[in-house]
Amino acid sequence: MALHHPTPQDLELAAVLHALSDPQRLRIVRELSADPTPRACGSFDLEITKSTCTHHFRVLREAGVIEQQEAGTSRLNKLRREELDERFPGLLDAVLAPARV
Amino acid sequence: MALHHPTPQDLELAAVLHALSDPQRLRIVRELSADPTPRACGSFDLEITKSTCTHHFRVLREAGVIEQQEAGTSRLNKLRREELDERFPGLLDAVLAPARV
DNA sequence: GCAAAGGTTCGATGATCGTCGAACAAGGAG
DNA sequence: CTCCTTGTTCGACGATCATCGAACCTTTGC
Repeated sequence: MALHHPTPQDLELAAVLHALSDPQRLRIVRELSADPTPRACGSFDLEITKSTCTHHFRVLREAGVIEQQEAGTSRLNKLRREELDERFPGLLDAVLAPARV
Repeated sequence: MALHHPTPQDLELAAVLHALSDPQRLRIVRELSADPTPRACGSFDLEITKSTCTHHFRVLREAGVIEQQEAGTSRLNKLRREELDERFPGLLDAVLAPARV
């Protein structure tokens, strides 16, 4: 089963915003941004089950926020930072910046 | 019935992103940003009914994206740009910028 | 006073969402 | 070969969402 990733031109702002509007996914994206090494889904300390995890990573991938590549039994995830920055300049930086008080 | 607006410190990123992740609301926010004059709900050419319109403006207000003030039979809406810019710098600009091809 | 205009409230409906558990598939270690 | 690890798929469930129409409220204009 080949994983579908939208091309940069097909990224939709509403879909990206929706993908980022969930606390768990926001957390995933933050962790991915802090450590640019591609990481397996299971290496995130999320308090959700495996199937829910699969769901969230799929939402992020289909919105074009992350890229997933199979590697053995694992699936490595990395942020699609260049594509996102090119298409929606400043968005990721604004979302990932710590909220100012 | 006093309209509730969250204080700047209470703005939640996930709620703001969710509010902006709907096409109709994104359109409203774009129009509000293009014309800084407070505008009545009915002055937006949205293809939705009045009650749906009320719903969308409430979501935007409760997320802290817009401010609504009563004025006669109308309700004037304006973007809370300063507060949003202060708390989530760059977010609004990134969302409102036209998507690059 | 009365009617029109602008919005709200109140269900209701169908769609989507986040979450789960159970069953399954496939690579790696022994 | 056999188990363990990693992750997916498949319903299912309750919650939330976007949308609507009908009834209602309030202010404005005549």
